[in-house]
Amino acid sequence: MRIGELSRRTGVHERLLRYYEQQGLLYPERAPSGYRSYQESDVETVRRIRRLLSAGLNTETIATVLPCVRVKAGNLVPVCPEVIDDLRAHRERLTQAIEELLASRDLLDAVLEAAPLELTR
Amino acid sequence: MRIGELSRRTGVHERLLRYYEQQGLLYPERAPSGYRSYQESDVETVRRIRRLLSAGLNTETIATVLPCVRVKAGNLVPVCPEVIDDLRAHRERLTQAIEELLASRDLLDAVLEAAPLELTR
DNA sequence: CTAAGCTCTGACATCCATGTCAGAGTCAAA
DNA sequence: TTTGACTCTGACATGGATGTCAGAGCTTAG
Repeated sequence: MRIGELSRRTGVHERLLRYYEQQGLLYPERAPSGYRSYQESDVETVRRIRRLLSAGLNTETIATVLPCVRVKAGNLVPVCPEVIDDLRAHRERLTQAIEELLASRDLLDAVLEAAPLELTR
Repeated sequence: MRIGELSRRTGVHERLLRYYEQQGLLYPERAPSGYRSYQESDVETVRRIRRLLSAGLNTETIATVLPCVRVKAGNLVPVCPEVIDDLRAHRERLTQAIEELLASRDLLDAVLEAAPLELTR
């Protein structure tokens, strides 16, 4: 498919699809005209990219990480240990943030529970 | 304490402490001289801010989320209906942030699971 | 009191992810 | 074949987090 359709199907600005390619996250084929030609699977890849970005990873890290995901797709891709370590570190940070927010929410719940009943609705 | 000490104790650039204040994440008192005067508790607050930032939250989101954390400080929360509503709204924001981070972590887990076994340690 | 070291504000700079636009070429339906 | 929609590249702009610097005003040890 061409870039317009991929953009429509993912909700991601064409400009960004080109940018992701430039950053090594996507590598569509090219028609003789020069038009980019994307695989069906790129739809899912783009969504993954977006999720990883919103998780706080940068494009460079994502570039090293996407091939791992592709392992699942059946291709063999060697991944160096330090990347794995990076990912684990990032996972750790996410976990900390999650726990922090969970604790905050529990506290909030306690306060809300302590609120006079007549205010609860 | 003044900004230099807070910076030293948290490892966060003074420039950023001023920026966080500007974004409504910190609001130190001011000495007559105009110098910022931070609470002891701000050390922990700054660390929290950094953790949340590295988890991919932006300062605006953090600003909506930090007040919940501040309940923890043991302050009495005046319980009028609008406060209750505020708290519920805060809880909602917390829940959203938590869910986003959980989704991010799940994705990361999927990537890590796909990593070659020999690299798992 | 003075010098050294802090702090203040405000401006400018940088990096990354995005947005937007212009000018030129391509595709496809009428 | 023409026209409108699509795509290409490249450049410039923006927004958020961060770094850096200048000039001026505090603070405090000596």
